[in-house]
Amino acid sequence: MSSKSPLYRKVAGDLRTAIAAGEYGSGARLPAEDELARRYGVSRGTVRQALASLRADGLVTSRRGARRVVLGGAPRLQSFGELRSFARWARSLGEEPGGRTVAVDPAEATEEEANHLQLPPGAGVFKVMRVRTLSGVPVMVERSTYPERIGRLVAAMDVDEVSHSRQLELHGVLFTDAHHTIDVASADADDAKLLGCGAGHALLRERRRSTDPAGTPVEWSEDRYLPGTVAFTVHNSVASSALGRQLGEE
Amino acid sequence: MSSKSPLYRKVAGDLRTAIAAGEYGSGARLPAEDELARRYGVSRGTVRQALASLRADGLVTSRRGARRVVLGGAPRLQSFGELRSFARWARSLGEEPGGRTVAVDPAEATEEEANHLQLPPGAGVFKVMRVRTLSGVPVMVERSTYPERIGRLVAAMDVDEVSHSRQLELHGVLFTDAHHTIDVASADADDAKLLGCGAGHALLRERRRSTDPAGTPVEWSEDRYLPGTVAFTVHNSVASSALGRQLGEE
DNA sequence: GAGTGGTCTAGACCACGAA
DNA sequence: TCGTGGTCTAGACCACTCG
Repeated sequence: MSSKSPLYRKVAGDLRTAIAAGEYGSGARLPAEDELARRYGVSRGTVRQALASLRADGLVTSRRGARRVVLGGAPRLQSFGELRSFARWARSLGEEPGGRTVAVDPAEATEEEANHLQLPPGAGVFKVMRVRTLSGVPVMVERSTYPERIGRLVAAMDVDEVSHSRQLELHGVLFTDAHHTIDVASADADDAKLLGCGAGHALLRERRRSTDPAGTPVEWSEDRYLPGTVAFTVHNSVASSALGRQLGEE
Repeated sequence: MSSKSPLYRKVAGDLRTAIAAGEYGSGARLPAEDELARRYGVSRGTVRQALASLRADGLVTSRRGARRVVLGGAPRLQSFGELRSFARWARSLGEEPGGRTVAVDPAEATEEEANHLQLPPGAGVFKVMRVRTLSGVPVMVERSTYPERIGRLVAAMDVDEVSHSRQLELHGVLFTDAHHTIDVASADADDAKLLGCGAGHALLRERRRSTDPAGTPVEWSEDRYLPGTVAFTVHNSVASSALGRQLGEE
C-alpha cells in the first residue's frame, strides 16, 4: 500500500466513489470540510484541494455558509474535464478504438499552421491523415500537423498503430495542455470516402492545439466526427468557486 | 479604491492584464511564486490561488521544478472557461445581442424533462422558444424548459427582453453551474423558418442543464446555432495541475 | 546544488446560510 | 446564533528542472 500519490487524491477518489455508488443521493449534502479533515486525519487545506477537484468536474456545488450539495451527475460522453487521447477516451467507455494512417506528407507549414505551432513561416512539418474507428466502425477523420522532430516519429509508426500519443510518450513527447475549438464543417471528398457519407454532409469538427509541459506546441489537429457517434460535454460555473478557479473578468 | 474582492483576484487580474499587454511574450517565463508574493506583500498560498485561475484558463503552464510559461493565447470565441449567458457573452465580443420570444407554453414535463429538472413525472413546466440574434441577424433558436415557479417569471417577461437570465437574477434566481453537451442536429420546420435555412440543414447544437447555488436544476435548454456564426472553445490539461484541479481517474 | 512548484499543516478571521 | 465555506498567513518538506 505504499502510496506515492498525494493525499488529496485519495480523499477525492473516495468521495467520487461514494457519490458514484449512490451513498450521497442527488441533492444530498456532503460532510463538512472539518468533518472530512478529522475523518482522514489531514488538514482542512488538503480536504479543500480534494473538493476543488470534484467541483471542477461538476460533481458538487459549493457556496459559503452551506454544505456542499451533490449534483445529479449526468453520464459523461466526451468530457473535457481532462485531456485524454482518442484511444484512451474510447477505452474508458468500453469501446475498442482503432486507427489507420491514410497519408503522411512532409510539407512546408502554411501561414496558419506556422502560427498555431509557433514556427517560422515555411518551416518543415509533417501532415498526417488518419481514420479513427470505434469497434471497427469509422467515426472520425483526423488531420494532424506536427513540427518536424515529432512528425518524424509519427511517420515512422505502423499505419495501424492505435495510439500515436502513447507511442510519442515513450519517446518523451508529452501532451499536457490543449485548446479546443468546436463547430460544424462540411465533408470534403476525403471525408466522404473515409467515413462513408456523402460529400457536403455536415460533420462535428474539433480543432485542437496541444502543447507539452514547457508550453511548446506539439500538434495542430482538425478532427471531423460523423454526427451521432460522439458528443462533447463540458462543465461550467460562475466565477469564484472553491480554491479560486476561474475569475470572471465581467 | 475600497476593494471588497479577494486579494488573489487582484493578483490574477494584474497578471492577465500584463500577459494580454504582451509584457510576457508567448513562451516567456512568469516570475516565481515567491517573487510575486514578495511583490504584492501576500503569502505564497494567495499567489498560488491566483495562478491556478490562469492555469484553468489555459494562459500558462505549470510543472514542478520550472517556472510557469506563458502559452500563446489563441483568441477566444465562445469560451467555456466561465458560465455566461448568451447576452453577456455577445456583449463581451462587442456584438449587440437580441432575442424575441416566439412561444411560451405551459406543459407537463416529459420523462426526459422531468429527469433533467429533477421533477416528478408529469410535473408542470413552462416551455419557451426564442430566436437569438447578433446585431440583428438570427443565429440561434433556444428551446428552454423551466420548472413552474421560474417559468411563470419568464412567461411574464416582454417578448423582446434581451436577457432572461438578467431578469431572473433580479428575482433572486441564480444560474451558477451548467453542464453542456455539444453535437450536431438537423433543422426542423421551426428552426428553418426562424433561422432562414432549409429544413434538414445541419445546426450546431448545445444542450444545457443549469442549476442554482443550492444544486437545484433551474433550466433545461436546447440551443441550435447556424453553423459559421459561433464556435465553442475549451481548454484542457492532464491531471495534477496547480492546486489540484482535475483528478485523472486513469 | 540552487531554484522552483507541488503538497501539507495549523492556525486565523470573515461572510454567508439556515435554523 | 451557529455552522459552514471562502480567504489568508507563515511556516515546512519534497520532487523536480536546469545550468
